[in-house]
Amino acid sequence: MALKHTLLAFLARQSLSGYEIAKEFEEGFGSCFWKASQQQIYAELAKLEQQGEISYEAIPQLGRLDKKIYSLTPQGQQHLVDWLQRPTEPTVIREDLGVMGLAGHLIPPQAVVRELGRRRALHAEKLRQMQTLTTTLPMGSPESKDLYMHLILRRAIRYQEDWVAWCDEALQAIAQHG
Amino acid sequence: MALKHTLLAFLARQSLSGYEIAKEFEEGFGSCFWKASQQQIYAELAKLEQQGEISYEAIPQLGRLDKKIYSLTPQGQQHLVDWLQRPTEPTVIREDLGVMGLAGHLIPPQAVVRELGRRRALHAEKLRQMQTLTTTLPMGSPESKDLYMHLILRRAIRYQEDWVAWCDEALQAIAQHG
DNA sequence: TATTTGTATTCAAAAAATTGAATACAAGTA
DNA sequence: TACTTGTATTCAATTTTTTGAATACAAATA
Repeated sequence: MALKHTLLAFLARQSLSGYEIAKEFEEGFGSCFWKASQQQIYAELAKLEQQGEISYEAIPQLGRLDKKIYSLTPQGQQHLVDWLQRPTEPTVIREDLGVMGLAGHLIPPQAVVRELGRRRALHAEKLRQMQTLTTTLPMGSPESKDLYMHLILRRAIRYQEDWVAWCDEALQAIAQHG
Repeated sequence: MALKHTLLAFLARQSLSGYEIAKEFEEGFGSCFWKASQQQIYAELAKLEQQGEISYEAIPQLGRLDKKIYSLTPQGQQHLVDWLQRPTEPTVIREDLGVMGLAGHLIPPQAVVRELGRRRALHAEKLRQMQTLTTTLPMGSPESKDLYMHLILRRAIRYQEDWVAWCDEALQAIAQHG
C-alpha cells in the first residue's frame, strides 16, 4: 500500500497531527490525489510510529487529549526516498459510470441523461475547488518543491476539466441520437 | 462494493464464463473502467450464484473441468436495474505520482523527469490499446447499447490522452524551470 | 519431445479499506 | 441555555482487495 508513503510524504513537508493530515486529505491538497478516511489515517500513523518511521511530540491541550504532532524519523525519510525512486502505478480505475455504460440500455435514457448531468455538476464543482486551492499555493518561487505542487494541482484540474468536457460530449451525443 | 454490479452488467449483455469475464477485465472493454483480479471475479461469481443473482450452465469440456457459463437470473437483473438508477460515485483516486509531487524535492530532478517519461509512454501505449478497442466495437447502429459503449470508450481515450498531455506539460515546465 | 502459452478454476493468507460508531471538550450560534 | 460545529483521537466489525499460489489439460512452438 502507499497510504504509508503518502503520510511519509506529507510529514516530509511539515510536521502535522493526525487531525491536520485528515483535513488535508478531505479538503486540502491531498484530496486531489489520495483518498483515505480519518480512521485509516490514525491507524496508519500509529503503525508507522510503532515501526519507527515517524515519531511524535505530544502537545498537551487545555483540558483535552494530547495532540500528537508527528514528524519523519531519519529511517522514515530514507524509506520515503527509496520509495520515491521506484516506478509509479497509475491509480486503479473503478468507475461506476462505466458500468452504467455497459448496461445503460436497461434503464430509460432520461435516467442516463440525468446521471450525466449530475456528474457534470459534481466535477465542475470539484474543478472550482481545485482552482481555489491553486490560489493558496506559493507562487513563482524557484524551489522545485513549489513547482511540483503546482504540477500536481494542474493534473487534478485537467482531470476535472476533462470529466466536464466528456459529460458535455456524451450529453450531446445522446441528444443527437435519440 | 460494485464489482458485484459490474459482473451483473457484463452478464446482462451476454452469458460468459469466469475466465471470459476475467479476460475482458484484463484486456477488453472492462479494462477501461474496472480493475479486478481473476480470483476476485471467481469468488464474486460464486457468491452471486449462491445468492441467486446469477445461475450457470456447466459445459463439459473434453477431459477437463466443466466450464461454467453464467447468466443473470430475473432477480439479478432486477438488482442491476435498481442499482443503475442510483447516483454514481467517481472513481477513488490514489495516485502515486501525486505523492511524488509532494516529496519530489527529496530526489534528484532527473529521477522525476525519468518517471514522467515512463508514465507518458505507459499512457500513450494504453491510449493506443483503447483506440484499437474502438475498432472492434459495433458501429453506427441505432441501439443505445452501442452508443453507450462508444461513450465509455471515449471516456477512457480522453483519460489517457489527458495523461499524455499533462506529462508533456509537466516535462516542459520542469525543463524551463531548470 | 520438452517447453511455453492459453484455457479454466479454486484455495488460503494477509493487507487494506469501509462502515459505524464512541469519547471529550471548546467555541460559536440561535 | 440548548444546539451545532470544529478540534482531536480511538475502537471494532466487516467487507474488499491483494498476493501468491496449486491444479489440470490442450495446443502450439522450439
